[in-house]
Amino acid sequence: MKTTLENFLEAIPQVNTLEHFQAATEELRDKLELEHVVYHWVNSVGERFGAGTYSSEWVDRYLEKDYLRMDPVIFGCFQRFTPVNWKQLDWSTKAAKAFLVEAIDFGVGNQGYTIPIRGPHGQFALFTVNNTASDADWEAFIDAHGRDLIIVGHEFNKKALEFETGDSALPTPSLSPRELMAISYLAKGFSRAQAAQEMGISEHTLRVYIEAARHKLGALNTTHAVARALSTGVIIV
Amino acid sequence: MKTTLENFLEAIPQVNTLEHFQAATEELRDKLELEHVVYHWVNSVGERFGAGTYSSEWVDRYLEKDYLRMDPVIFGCFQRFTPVNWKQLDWSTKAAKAFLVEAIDFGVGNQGYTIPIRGPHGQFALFTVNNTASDADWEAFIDAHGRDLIIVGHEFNKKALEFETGDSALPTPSLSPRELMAISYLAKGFSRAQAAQEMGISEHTLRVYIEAARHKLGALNTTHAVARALSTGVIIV
DNA sequence: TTTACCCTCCCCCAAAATAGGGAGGTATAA
DNA sequence: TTATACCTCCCTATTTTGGGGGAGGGTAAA
Repeated sequence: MKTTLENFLEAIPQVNTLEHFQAATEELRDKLELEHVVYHWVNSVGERFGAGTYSSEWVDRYLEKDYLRMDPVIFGCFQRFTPVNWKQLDWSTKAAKAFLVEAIDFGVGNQGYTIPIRGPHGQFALFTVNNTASDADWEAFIDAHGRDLIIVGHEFNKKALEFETGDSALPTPSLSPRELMAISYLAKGFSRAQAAQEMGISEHTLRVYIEAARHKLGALNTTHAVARALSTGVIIV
Repeated sequence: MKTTLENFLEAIPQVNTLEHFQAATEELRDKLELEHVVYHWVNSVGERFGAGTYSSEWVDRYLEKDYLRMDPVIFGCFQRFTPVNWKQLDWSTKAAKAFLVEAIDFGVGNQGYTIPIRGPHGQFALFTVNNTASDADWEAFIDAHGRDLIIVGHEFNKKALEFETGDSALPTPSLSPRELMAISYLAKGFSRAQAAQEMGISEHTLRVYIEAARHKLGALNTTHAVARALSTGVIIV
């Protein structure tokens, strides 16, 4: 006998095309008897990929209005690792309230559960299930399927990663140890002079590392270099 | 009848103390019949917390030598979201080879499986199971328990997060919309002048935002502010 | 052995960022 | 109503970075 999880996992696409992802979200939506299932990700260079059952009108509206920048789901999930029941999020701002009303107008259900997933190179993905339901019914649904959904979300993401790396494989720039140290110190707020002192070298030398790192990271300035190093994961904290 | 997963989850501590975490790793190790189970995390301000069954000699050695900065497991996991079988990692550098030999000397098994977990505020955690085994046996073990371990790792992390927020709750600084925009542009590599133009305001005004954001973020300079904003998740990409 | 990459040091000068200060208008919340 | 926080603009001076250039010695791989 198949478990519920195995049943869900059957929906994960076997072939890496956007169409298969789309079909998988639809299949999963039907299996779960929900209104919407959405998988969406953004990598560190801002490339996006998404598949889901939201109406194309809503997707267009969302992109057009750049709702990514104020959607409480995105924001809440970005600061969290645990799956989020939408009811837990902060909908108190005026913009958030208006956003929610508009979303429901476009056929998005009032209840949602989103699993944030983080990947290599600053990749950030969301796996969302959505429905119109009472709070109690939704609680019960999450209790029953929450853990399975985590696994399903991760399987989705694994597929998406294969897709990405096959397509536009981002080579992680390899910084030399001294370059890494230099960038790390700057990320901690040290000035060049302080970092140089900390590393026991002249500031001139340190500058050479910073510039080498900047070029390797394809960054426009030091701040950009640190930002890229952090979001691609080449430096820690 | 209890499922394997339920059996494992029984080991998750019900009370938030370091001792309970320690006990949980030991209980899990025994249930899984492994040599080691380790849970470890670092948050964005560098605070650490760990519980596990490694010998204290190895932990001391590891900290003393600052192996965190060259451990291929840490490095590999930091750039990945999927669980990692240690055999897949890059052990080719001289330092990595020496590290592995030393680890085994200190009683660490030759096989490992580590689940990277990312949380809010730049938190990064690792949940590791470790054993001495042949490649085939280890593969079989992972096939059997890999998914359960993901859930267990996440449950561990959930507990650790409760622990942290209860203890030294880091209030996420709340930046105003304009401050967020300003910091975001800088993170993208814009100069102050470019960012100001992009936002349609004077460079002077933009500077006020940057400085306000710097103060809120407790940052020493702009680069530090961007680094903190990224690692605490207040800005996206 | 040559090639390549890494580490270290130095010069000069223009451009950008930082550290203080102050001022006025608009919301929103206590 | 009175704070409080936000948005916008301006000043001066100092410090820090950025963009060029060049040079020597080390290690490691091809």
